[in-house]
Amino acid sequence: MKTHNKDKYFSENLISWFKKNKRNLPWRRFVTHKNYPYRVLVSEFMLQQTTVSTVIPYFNNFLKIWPTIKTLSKAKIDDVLVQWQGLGYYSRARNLLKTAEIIMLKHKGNIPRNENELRSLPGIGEYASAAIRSIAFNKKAVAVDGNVKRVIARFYGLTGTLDENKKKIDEIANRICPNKSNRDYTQAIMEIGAVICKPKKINCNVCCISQKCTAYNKKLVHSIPEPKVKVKKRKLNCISFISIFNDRFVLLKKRSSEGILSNQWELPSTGWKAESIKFSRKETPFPNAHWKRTAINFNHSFSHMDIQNTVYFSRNNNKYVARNSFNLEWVNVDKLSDYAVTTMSKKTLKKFNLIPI
DNA sequence: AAATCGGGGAG
DNA sequence: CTCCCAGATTT
Repeated sequence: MKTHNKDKYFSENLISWFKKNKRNLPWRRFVTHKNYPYRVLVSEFMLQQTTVSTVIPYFNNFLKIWPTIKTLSKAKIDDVLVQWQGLGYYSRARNLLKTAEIIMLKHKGNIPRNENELRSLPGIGEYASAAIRSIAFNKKAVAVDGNVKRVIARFYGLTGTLDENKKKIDEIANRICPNKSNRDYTQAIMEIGAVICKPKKINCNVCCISQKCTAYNKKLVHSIPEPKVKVKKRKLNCISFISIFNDRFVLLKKRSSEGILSNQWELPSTGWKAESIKFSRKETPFPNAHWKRTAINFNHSFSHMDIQNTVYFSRNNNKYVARNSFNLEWVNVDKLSDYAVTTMSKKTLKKFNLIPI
C-alpha cells in the first residue's frame, strides 16, 4: 500500500505532539504506573462509551481493591458490581471478572498479547484488543474508537456520518498506522481527539495537524462528522415503593439475573410499563399498609428509554413481607453501600433523604 | 444492520 | 434540552 505524504505528516506530527505533551494529558496521567498491562486492561473496560473524567475515581478505587489480575480473579461478582455501580454498562463488570478468571486459568495470569486470544476474551472486541496490544505492549495494532473516527473524518474530509464512513475510516486508519512508536501513536490520535479535535469547542488554533487538515482548510470542522441518526426513545412509567421499618431499614429487591441492570438491587416497583400506571396497593410489598404518595416524581433517562418514576411511601411495624418475598431484603440504610443499587433507586433514596449522596 | 445496554457532563 | 463518550454483544 502506497503511503501518502499527508499520511506521514499526520502520524509524525501526532507522535511528536504526544511526546511533548503526554505528561499533561489526562488518560496518560491516570493509567501510567507499574503493572501496566493490567491497568490498561481495566481502563479499557471502564472507558468504553465513558469519559476519562467519569472513569478516574472508579479506576483508582478499583485498583485499590483489586490491584492485580490475580486478586480480581478471586473477586465475587456482587462485590465487583458494588464498585461498578453508577458507571453504567454493567456487562462490562461481569465480562471483566470473567476475563480475569480466564487469564488466571488459561494464561497463567499473563494478559495475552495475541489478537485472537484477546478477542476471545469476554468484553474485548476489535477496539479493545488493538488498544491493549498497542498501548500495553507497544505492538502494531490499529485501535479505532470514537475519537479516532472523528479525527480521521475531519483530517481527510469525509462528509456524512461516522457510521456511513466506517469502512473508509477503517481503511485509512490501517493505512496510516506507523510501523514504530505504536504505543505513542495510538494514545496520540485518541488524545488529540479528546482534548483538541473534540466534538464541540474544537481547538484548531493549537492543533499540530491543522495545516493539512481538509476539514480545517475547507471550514468544515463543525459539519464533520454529521450527527448520527438518533433512535427514538421509549417512554415508560414506573411506580416505586419505599418501605421503611423501624426508621432504619429499607426494603430492596434484587433484579433478575437477565437483562438490563441484572442482579442489581432496587426499590420494589411496578416495573416499567408503556401505559400510565394507576397506584394499586395490591402491587405494593405490603397491601395492607398505609401508602402515601410522595412528591418524588422524576425522569430517569437511559440511552434508549425514559422512565418516569413516581414514588409511594409506607412505614412498617414489622419485617413480614406479605407478597412476593422472593429476592426481597430489608437493608439497613447504613449498609446500603454494600449493595449494588440501581442509580434510579439511589436517586429516589437521596430525594427521600435516606442516603447522603 | 439494528437494537440493547447507563449514566453523566458539556454546551 | 441534545449530544456523545477509548464499544461489545445479541438479535
